[in-house]
Amino acid sequence: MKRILVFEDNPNYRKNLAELLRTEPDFTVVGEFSDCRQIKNQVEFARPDLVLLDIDMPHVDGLQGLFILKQNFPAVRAMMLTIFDDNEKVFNAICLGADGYLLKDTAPEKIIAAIHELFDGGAPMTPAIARKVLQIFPRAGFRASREDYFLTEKEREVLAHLVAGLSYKMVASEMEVSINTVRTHVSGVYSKLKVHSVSEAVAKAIREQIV
Amino acid sequence: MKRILVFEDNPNYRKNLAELLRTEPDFTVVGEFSDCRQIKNQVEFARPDLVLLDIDMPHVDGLQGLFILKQNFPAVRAMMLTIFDDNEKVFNAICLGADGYLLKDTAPEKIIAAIHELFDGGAPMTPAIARKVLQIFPRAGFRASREDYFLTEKEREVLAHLVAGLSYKMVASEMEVSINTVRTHVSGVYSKLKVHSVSEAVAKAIREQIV
DNA sequence: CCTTTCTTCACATCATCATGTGAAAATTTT
DNA sequence: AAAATTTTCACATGATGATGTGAAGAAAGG
Repeated sequence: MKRILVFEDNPNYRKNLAELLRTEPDFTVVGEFSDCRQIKNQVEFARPDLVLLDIDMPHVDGLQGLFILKQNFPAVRAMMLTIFDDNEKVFNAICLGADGYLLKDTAPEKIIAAIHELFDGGAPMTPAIARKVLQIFPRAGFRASREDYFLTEKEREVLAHLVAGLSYKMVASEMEVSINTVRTHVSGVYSKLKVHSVSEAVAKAIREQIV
Repeated sequence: MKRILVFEDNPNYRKNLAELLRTEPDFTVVGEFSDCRQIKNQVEFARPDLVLLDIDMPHVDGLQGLFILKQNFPAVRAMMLTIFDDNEKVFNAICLGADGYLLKDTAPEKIIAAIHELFDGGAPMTPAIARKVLQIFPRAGFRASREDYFLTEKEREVLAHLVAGLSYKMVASEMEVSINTVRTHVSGVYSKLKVHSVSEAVAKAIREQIV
């Protein structure tokens, strides 16, 4: 039984949507709201598996709601259901971790199918949205296939702390080991990444998303 | 009438695929090849609207082929049709500008439907692929509205050199100033970026694209 | 012209980092 | 059980970085 929470400001559309969802035997609508002002509390209370989000809503809109949701409940799925298909909105939604993106002109049966697909591990999107998503990438510039530097767990941990801006001393206290141990791990990182300073290691780690 | 070019090394699958495509009245298969070695010439000659690309092929594989294709004929659509669904391959294909990505276990009629969808402006993807595509984004981190730290020209230059991994001494010789001057600029950068080490400055510079 | 900001450089001192050697204990793999 | 790898720690030395003070010429803006 999948619990669904709906955020949509248009009362008619919201009502129709909730009714549609209720026709499915394995869906339960555990709440309907007209904006995201209380989304944190509402999700906490209703414990949904999926949140459907309109974007254009008063006070706190769907993108802000999505942000709050994913910050506090990253495991709860979120699907945007909106009239907006401009690059900006789509891009932001994807960056904020939306799990699906449908346009409101999608046929009711397709909406139901999309939700099922989402629960099956898919990421339902209107074809036009899918195209926009793909087109956002190449703009970011191609990146060579990511190399694996075979860092050990501790080496990766040390590197992560350095990336966060900590000094050896701070890393040592953070990891509860001696500073000499930190040195050893750093040496390992250096030889594997072929760098010779913290800043080079940090730069490489960030750019190649090693951490 | 849509012209389609096929790159696929398995002779049986290639044959079946070509036959499948020929069953559609508005598709024409204008060529079939078992690797991408001559893709530039072949596309130039055949003038396809769409290229179907397997990934695992000898000599020059589908990703390399995609690269060559999009470099030379950005308007020609490309759809990957492969058994690979790992993040690496998907990510690279998307970055190189693939317009669609299907797995080979897709049913024949779905393949046909996907191609039509692609010509209609969509971006057909297997649901699992769509999910991977969405998941690649948040890792890139949301770009907050870029702050302006009002670095001076020299400060920016020094920072750029530090990001490139140079030491103070090397920066000094590179910029042909004394090491003390470099120190001064670094101090300026630190107070403006509110950091206290090279590595923090480098991390911030890369992440917020200051350089 | 005067003021402000930027750029340049010096000196000093303490903290931190880079690099090498050596080695024991814990863990994983074979 | 033996071998390989990882994790832990120590010591030492030279290099580099962090921070502060002080100051003078150049460039930009009012």
